[in-house]
Amino acid sequence: MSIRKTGKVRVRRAPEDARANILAAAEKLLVERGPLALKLADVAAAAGVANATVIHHFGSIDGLHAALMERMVGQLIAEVLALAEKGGPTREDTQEAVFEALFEVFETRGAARLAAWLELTGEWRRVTHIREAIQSVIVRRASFGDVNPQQSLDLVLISVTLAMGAGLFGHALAELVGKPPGHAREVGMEMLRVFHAAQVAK
Amino acid sequence: MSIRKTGKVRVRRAPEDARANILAAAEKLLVERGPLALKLADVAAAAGVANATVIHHFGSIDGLHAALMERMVGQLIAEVLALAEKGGPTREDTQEAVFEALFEVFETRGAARLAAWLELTGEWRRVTHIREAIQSVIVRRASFGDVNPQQSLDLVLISVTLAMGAGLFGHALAELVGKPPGHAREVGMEMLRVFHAAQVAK
DNA sequence: TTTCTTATTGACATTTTTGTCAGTAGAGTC
DNA sequence: GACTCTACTGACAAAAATGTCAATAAGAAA
Repeated sequence: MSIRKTGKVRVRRAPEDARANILAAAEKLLVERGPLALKLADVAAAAGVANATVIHHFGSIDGLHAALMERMVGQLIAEVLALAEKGGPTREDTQEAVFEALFEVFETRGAARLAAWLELTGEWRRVTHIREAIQSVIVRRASFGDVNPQQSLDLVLISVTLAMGAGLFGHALAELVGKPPGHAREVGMEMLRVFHAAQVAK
Repeated sequence: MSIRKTGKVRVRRAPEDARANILAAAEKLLVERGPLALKLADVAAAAGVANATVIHHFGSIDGLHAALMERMVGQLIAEVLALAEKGGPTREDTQEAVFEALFEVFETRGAARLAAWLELTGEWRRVTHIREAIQSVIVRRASFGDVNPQQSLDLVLISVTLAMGAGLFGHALAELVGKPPGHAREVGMEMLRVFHAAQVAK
């Protein structure tokens, strides 16, 4: 009777699958425990592989960070676009869907935490193609037809700012003033509606 | 002719001064280079003391973090209150001053970065007395007389959320859409005014 | 001046985190 | 089955960061 460690033998994945597996684990860690939990050993353990495997696929811990950002930003953009598409038939519905999508992505998913991490570490400025992607999506796609271009840009700018703020601090602040977790989001969307209407009226 | 290293001999400060000196250096690092730059050696170097000195005064790097939070939160609260006091004679002026104060503190000073760091690391939840301090200030002081208590609370909540979002991401986002750095702040304050007015009207 | 307290420090020890490497083992191809 | 390619791994090395300690010295008190 041969003695053999319980559990898996050794999983061998296609390179892309291996990378995806590790990145998924890393993303989960980032969202749940914050950027400081992104240690090589932690990520490897979460992904169920050895430390060396992570290095093998990403070269270094920084390489992993970069790949993770790219992945998350890509998902973020895709998600905003997808949710925004789902807007109803009228213009109001569509715009409502855009607001909804922003909060959904930044608050429910970990996008706000990712963005905060990028901002705090300054890695943000280095990844120019990420900026370009965001730029093209935000500026070109999310425009509002019923206000002038200038107002539209302002509206986009402030929507994203607010959604990010709410995504990052909304829950904590709501709890602080004794409100349910989603309250900041509700008030935020209401304020955006009011502001939008005011701009249309002008 | 005795050989002697150039520069200072050995500075001996009163304990509070020593702590204040180190904390000031740490705060500068945090604001300028982000939380990841808060290494023991970096802080010590920035403060012009030995690593061991930092440990001596704060016990550990975590102790330093905690003390730094306390300091910055204290400053933050004091600053908001001071700026809010400076409001002009009319009620509109005062409320304007509150908005202004929020953006000033969160955007110009590093408060938003501190808050983001706290949120990301989760240290936030541990420091209950900080939460209480914020709570008492935010909830009790910053109330708006011309709307009902419920609306007032919402207004406070959303103001802080927006100010934090703008403080953390405002510059980057503004640059992304080709606007001057202070643009997010301006639009944000405008939106708050509009929203406030809408609530008053209701 | 002498004494005493303790802030300060360099040198060192410990811990944590990252990275290297030679060898192992899946999975396809011959 | 033998061969090849390379994803994968454990063990180890290197680097980075934190923390310890005995000795030093600034400044107040005696």
